[in-house]
Order: sequence, then C-alpha cells, then structure tokens
Amino acid sequence: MGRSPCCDENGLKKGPWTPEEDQKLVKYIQNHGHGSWRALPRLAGLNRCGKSCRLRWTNYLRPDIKRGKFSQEEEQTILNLHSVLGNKWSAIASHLPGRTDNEIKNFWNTHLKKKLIQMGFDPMTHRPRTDIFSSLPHLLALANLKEIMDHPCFEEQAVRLQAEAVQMARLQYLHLLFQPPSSTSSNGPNNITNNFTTADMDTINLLNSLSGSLGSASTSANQHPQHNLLQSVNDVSVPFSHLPDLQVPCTTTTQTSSLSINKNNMVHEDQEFSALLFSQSHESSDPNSPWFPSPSPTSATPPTRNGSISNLIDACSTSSYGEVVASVWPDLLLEDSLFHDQL
DNA sequence: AAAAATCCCAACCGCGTTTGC
DNA sequence: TGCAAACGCGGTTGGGATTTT
Repeated sequence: MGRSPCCDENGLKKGPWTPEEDQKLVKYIQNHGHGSWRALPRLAGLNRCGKSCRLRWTNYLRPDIKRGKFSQEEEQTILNLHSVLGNKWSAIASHLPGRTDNEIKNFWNTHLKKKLIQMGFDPMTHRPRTDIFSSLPHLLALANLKEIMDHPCFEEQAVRLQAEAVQMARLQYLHLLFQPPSSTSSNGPNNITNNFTTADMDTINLLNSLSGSLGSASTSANQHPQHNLLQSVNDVSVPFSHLPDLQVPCTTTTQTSSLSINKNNMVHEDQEFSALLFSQSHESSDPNSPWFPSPSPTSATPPTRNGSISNLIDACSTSSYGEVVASVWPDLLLEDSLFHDQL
C-alpha cells in the first residue's frame, strides 16, 4: 500500500517542539478532541504535519502519561512480557498504565537489554547465552579481577575462577532448562532430549572438558554429548539459593499470561492469569505448549520435564517451589537440605 | 577546565494494516 | 473490489546531557 509521507510537505516544521506549540496542541485537543490528525495542525494553527502532532500527543503531552523512573515491578513486568511477546512494544505498554510504547522501547534499549547481556542472557530469547565468552564480563566481575591480579597465589585464584565459571555455567544451563522455547519454534532447544543447537553443543562440550579437568564428571565416548554436563548437574551440589525463580509464560491463541514462583513459595500471577487458567482447562493438551510432555526418556537421554501446562499451573498454585521443581524435572537431584525440606 | 566518549530519549522514518470511499 | 488516505508500530537517529579522560 503506497502512501506519501505527510512530512514530505514543504514548509512544515520538524524537530523539537516549543512550549508554545505544545500549548496550542493541548488546548486544541482539550477543546475539540484530536479528530483527524491530518486536519488537526491547520485547525490548531500549527505548522506541523499530523503525524508529528499525533506522536507529540501520544508520547509526551497526553495527560495520563506517567513519567519518571521505572519501578522494580514495572521492570520485571517488561522483562516477563518481553520474554513472551518479543519487541511488541505497544502490547507490552498496554500492561503498564501510563507508559508509552516509545518509553518502554527506549528503556529496553538503554537499560534492560544491557542488563541481560551483562548477566549472560540473550536479550532476544531470554535464554542464557551459549557462548562461554559472552558470560566473561559477569564471571570476571564475580571473581573480582583486581583481587586476582593482586593476590600472591594467582594460580590458586585462577582455579577458583575456573570452578566458579563451571558452576555459573551449570546454573545458567539449569536456568535454560526452565525457560520456555523461543516463539519462533515450538520444538526449540528446551526439548532437551534431542534439539540442542550447534552453539549449545559447543558449550556443552566445552563445559564437559572443563568439568573433566576439575574432576567432577565422568566421561564416556559412548554417551550422548550432553549427558556429561547433565550428569554433572545431577551430581554436583547446586546451592538452593542459586536456583532461579521459576517463570511460567503461558500462551494461548488469544492471550498471554505468566506466573512465577520463587524460593519463598511466593506465587505471582499477572492480570490475565485467571482468564488463562480457565482457558487452560480446554487447552491442556496443546502440543505447542512449552510444558507439553516430552517424549519418554531413555537411559542415554537426559532428564525430561513432565506434566502438561495445566497440571504445572495447578502445581505452581498449590505447591512449594521445591515441589514444582521436582514436578518439572523429576530426575534433578539437589544435595541442599533446604530443597529437600520443601518436598 | 576542556575535550572526548558515552548515555539517553524525543522525534523522525518507513512499512504494514486498517478504513473509507 | 480496488485504491488511496489515515493510522499505528517498530527501528533508527540527532543532539543535548552527563560522565570520563
């Protein structure tokens, strides 16, 4: 569909708005409503195109706009929704009263995206990045590079850093297993029985070699490549305090929702959760659901999540964090007594 | 104190969709 | 039904503000 840009018209002002222009626009819309944006500039006495007026109004002058810093709750909402919706800024904005899509987009590009990258997560998929070097800034910060450089026993510190890197990678991997598949594939990397990407496999092999060098995992050429890492995750003591909150994005054909449960057993549901819970009773066998049962595991395959989305939601609503972890990943063994106390 | 680098966000651009004739 | 205008959205940019060197 062709359309000549309205701003191509000669003589129309562009660039920052002056207070006088703002005043004219606000006064006109208060008295008459915006009506046709194309006609508005002439009627309001503004030398601007309609599109410029619309943007100025919707992104800045509208009286219900909430300005100032984003709260922690708003930040978490954006992260949760972005993990489900992607760059659908207007859809995300509809869940944050008073915030504009433009403001959320800017906040994402200038803060949240960088934050996720620094934490070692891919900002588009919200999954841990699978190249080990992407986690380096975080790992170096974790190990405090200056402390290492200054320490007389540099080698000892290097070993500690390496151990922390392996532990961090394991935790990220664990987190990966709890993430929903990306929206571009209903059969994505989370189907952990058979759909690792090449990058995932590279990481797994690298981590297995690191694990081997630290003497914490057995190796066997006959096993599936991912088995060693998973075995080492099962073998190793993963501190309960390091487990992530369980995020459960739920998507139907008509709506999205999410629910999370943290280690204090606090369940947080978003606004559409009740409606979704109702709809799930009719869609629990949806094969595209991120929590649809995977094929039965064999002795050579890693642990498999079980449970349909409906019983997972039920579990989250009525169970402890530990019980939910156990229901999602029954083969996971954690040596932390706090975890087992919850079961 | 000044220059350079980086951050931040309002505004613009262009494309896809919707609407109305 | 087809076309053009209008609208809405997401990506990008320009330049002022802030921080670093």
